[in-house]
Amino acid sequence: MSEIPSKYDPASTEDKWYAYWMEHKLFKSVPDDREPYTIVIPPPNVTGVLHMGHMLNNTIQDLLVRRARMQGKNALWVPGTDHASIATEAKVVQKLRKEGIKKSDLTREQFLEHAWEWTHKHGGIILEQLKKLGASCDWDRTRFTMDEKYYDSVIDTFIDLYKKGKIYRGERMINWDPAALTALSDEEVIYREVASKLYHVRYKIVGTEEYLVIATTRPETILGDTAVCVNPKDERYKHLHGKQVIVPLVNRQVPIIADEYVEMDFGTGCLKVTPAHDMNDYMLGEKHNLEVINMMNDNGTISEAGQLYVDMDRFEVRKQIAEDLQAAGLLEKVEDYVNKVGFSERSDAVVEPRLSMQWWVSMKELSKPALENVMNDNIRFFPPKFKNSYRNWMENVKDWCISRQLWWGHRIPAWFAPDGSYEVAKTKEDALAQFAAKGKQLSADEIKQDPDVLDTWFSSWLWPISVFDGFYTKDEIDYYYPTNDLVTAPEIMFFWVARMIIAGYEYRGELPFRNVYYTGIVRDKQGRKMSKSLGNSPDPIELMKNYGADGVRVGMLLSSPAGNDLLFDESLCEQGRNFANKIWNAFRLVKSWEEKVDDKLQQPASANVAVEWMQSRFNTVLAQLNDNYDKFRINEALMDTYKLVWDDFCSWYLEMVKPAYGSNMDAKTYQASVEILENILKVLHPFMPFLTEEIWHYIREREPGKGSICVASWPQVTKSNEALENEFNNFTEVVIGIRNIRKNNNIPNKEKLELKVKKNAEYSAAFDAALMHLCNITGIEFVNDKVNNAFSFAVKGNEYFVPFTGEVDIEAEKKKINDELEYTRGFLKSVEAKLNNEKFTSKAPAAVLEGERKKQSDALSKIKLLEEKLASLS
RNA sequence: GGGAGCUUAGCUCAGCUGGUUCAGAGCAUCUGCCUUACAAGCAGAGGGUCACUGGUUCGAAUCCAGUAGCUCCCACCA
Repeated sequence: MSEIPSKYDPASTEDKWYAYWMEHKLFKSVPDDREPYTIVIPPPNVTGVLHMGHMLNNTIQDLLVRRARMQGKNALWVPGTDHASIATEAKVVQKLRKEGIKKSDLTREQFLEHAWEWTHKHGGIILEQLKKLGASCDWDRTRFTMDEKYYDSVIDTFIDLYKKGKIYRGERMINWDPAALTALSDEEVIYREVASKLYHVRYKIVGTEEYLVIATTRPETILGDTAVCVNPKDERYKHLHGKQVIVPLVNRQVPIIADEYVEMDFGTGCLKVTPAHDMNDYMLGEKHNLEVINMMNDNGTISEAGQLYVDMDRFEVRKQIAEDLQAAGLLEKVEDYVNKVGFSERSDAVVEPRLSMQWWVSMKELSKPALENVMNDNIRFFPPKFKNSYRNWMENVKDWCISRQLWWGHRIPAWFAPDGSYEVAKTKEDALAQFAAKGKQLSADEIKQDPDVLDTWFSSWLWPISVFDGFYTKDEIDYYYPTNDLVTAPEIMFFWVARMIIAGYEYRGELPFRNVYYTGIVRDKQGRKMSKSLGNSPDPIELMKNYGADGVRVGMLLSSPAGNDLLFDESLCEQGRNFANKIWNAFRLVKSWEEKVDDKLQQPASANVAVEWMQSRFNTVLAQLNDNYDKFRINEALMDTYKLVWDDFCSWYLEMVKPAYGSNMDAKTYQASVEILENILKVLHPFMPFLTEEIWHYIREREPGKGSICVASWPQVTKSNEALENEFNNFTEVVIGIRNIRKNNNIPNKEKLELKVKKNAEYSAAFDAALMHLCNITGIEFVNDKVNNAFSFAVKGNEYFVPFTGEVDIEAEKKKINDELEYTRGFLKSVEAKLNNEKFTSKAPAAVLEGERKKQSDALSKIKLLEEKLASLS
């Protein structure tokens, strides 16, 4: 005993056991005849570092997969990382810039070399960090979205969709990131409210001295104006239809057009139309056949076409143009104004709507099965409320812009001939052959591959399929696919979840996973999102150092119901750590009995009933636990386990079977205690893998590898003894009654007490021995009459008396009884009111009526008891 | 503007098909305890008009309507 420290030390156990698990390949999975259970990790950015979101997400995955493994399934958790094209490229560009190298100074090949170097240097750190957390992934299967095989599968998919006519090239308005110099998908744009200004600018009407005043937040786009638009119903401007105005500063004549799109009551009711730089203006331009002037370069500076301010940055121009308009007397006023501006999710640059030629996936048809199978619960969402926004999105799904003007990623397999025609093909040779088949004899030098790469999500949407490509056996995917559960954040429901489902149906003809568990966002105590800039995100590695991985795991799960945000607070980890310590000490106690076992000792009655009760209780909780798991109510499953251990096992069971100081332990109770502890460790294991493995080996000799708790079998639910559990509940009430008497009257625990019981109702003696053991009672005597000069209380109609010892405050006792009496009388009154209500008695179901009658009779007899008790005191 | 959701103890949240788990849990708080596994602990206690207003019902935290406040998603007004 003395050699086991009283505090659990995670530092000395965690690395040891992780190494042990690896050494014995406990997380490795190959197809066999067991039922598979598969999770694919949401691949973190290859150069990312672990943050609290990952912690939560991966803890949940680990616990699901560990439980499945213990349930005897062939459990596989596939790890891997994502190349995260734009994010990684941005980091590499940044790093090069620090070294004085500009991306434009490098060839594509040179840049990619840097990018790979970066990837190899920083990549995989996050996976090592996941091991600290205890993640039970099959690391032999670690995949990267730019692995050769994976790369191939992405390109094949592109070609296939192209051949099916689902991918096309088209010039459209897209969101342009002027910092990263690439197109973005709609989902990569984050709209934020910004304090800006509304400039009221005068446009001179041709042939008059009148001005039309137009309000705009972006005066720099005046350079690209090709019309002014008013609402056709707007009386103020009806006379101007068909006239022309002069665009300020550039002095271009443009028409005044009328379109219902314009809101009459916003600003001045006049809208300037810049088709090249605004989504809606573009639509107006198409509708009204307007000229398109592309007045901005890809980096956000003004282009030659803008005529003025060429090569100046757009935001500088905004200031400058305001001054120049002012000087020219064309600026009527400037108002403060709050509007929403789109920012690039990756570079945080203000996104510029821009007309450009991109590759698109046509989504309407593809997404049909994906919508249907979520709505009919073939794929279940937890919590289900997310089905709504999913449907909303899927029903209004737009075509997906998949090309990015970047180098890091899967390069688009399209080859261009000098005349601008192109072929989609995997290799240059194939492309040349395809051109030749169309009568174009071209040399290898003449055709050029599209320089663009694919959107990262165009590779991640294949994740549940492509991770199985080329591992071990060819047809592995038939075994592991569809996977079981996906654990991810609701933020990427459209980016990723929806598209995986689409790809699943398109390429496997079936769902990619059966359940999607959406975790919440980890926020700080004040509810703010954790972010680097706020500095409110704790370092997970540091946390695990301080509280142990198990402590942090428990801390995270304690308050994170599915889909609800988690307000993270370090004190949660403290609670987790304390829990670990509690388990540790329970183990120490049981362990200490090992050397006290005496074969000749009879099992005491108190221990006998305790064992029986604990076994039943364990079963009851296990059934609950399983149910909560099945419903993905993870935090409730944890709370079930927490209370099972802390309250049932530690506070009641161990106290009941604990031998008196200096006494020995009977073998039967000891054996039972070890078995119960082992079962408890098993249900704890998914939450606290390290601690449980440590104790598991401490408590009993185990076969190396196979003896690990990782592969121990999950306990089976057997029948509970409901009657005994009910009797136990009465017993605890009696115990608390006696403890209260001790506490209120300062009777030390060491002082032995007598207990007298007057049976008025059904009485079970099952726990009598345990009662004596727990409350330090010399004996229980059954009496027929009230006991005078005694403390008393009643449980389920039976009266318990503890004769006075020493001085007693009779008045205080009387007051207590009076209070209770008063309350009970009030309660009786309300019950009787109900029963005297003819409407109630005639309409309420029989069972409810009966319940009320029982309440009535119970209350009556309780009042009688209390009255007698009061009398006995005076 | 469209959609979804939330409001229950100081905090974070359970509370399924209205009624014996109906007002709960954990944490925090308070009061005793260094009691021979654990002070990272033990024992006990207090704490809520279930956002508000109406309705349905014998009966409402639970169903309905309205009001207020909050959150998220989508679209987006220059």
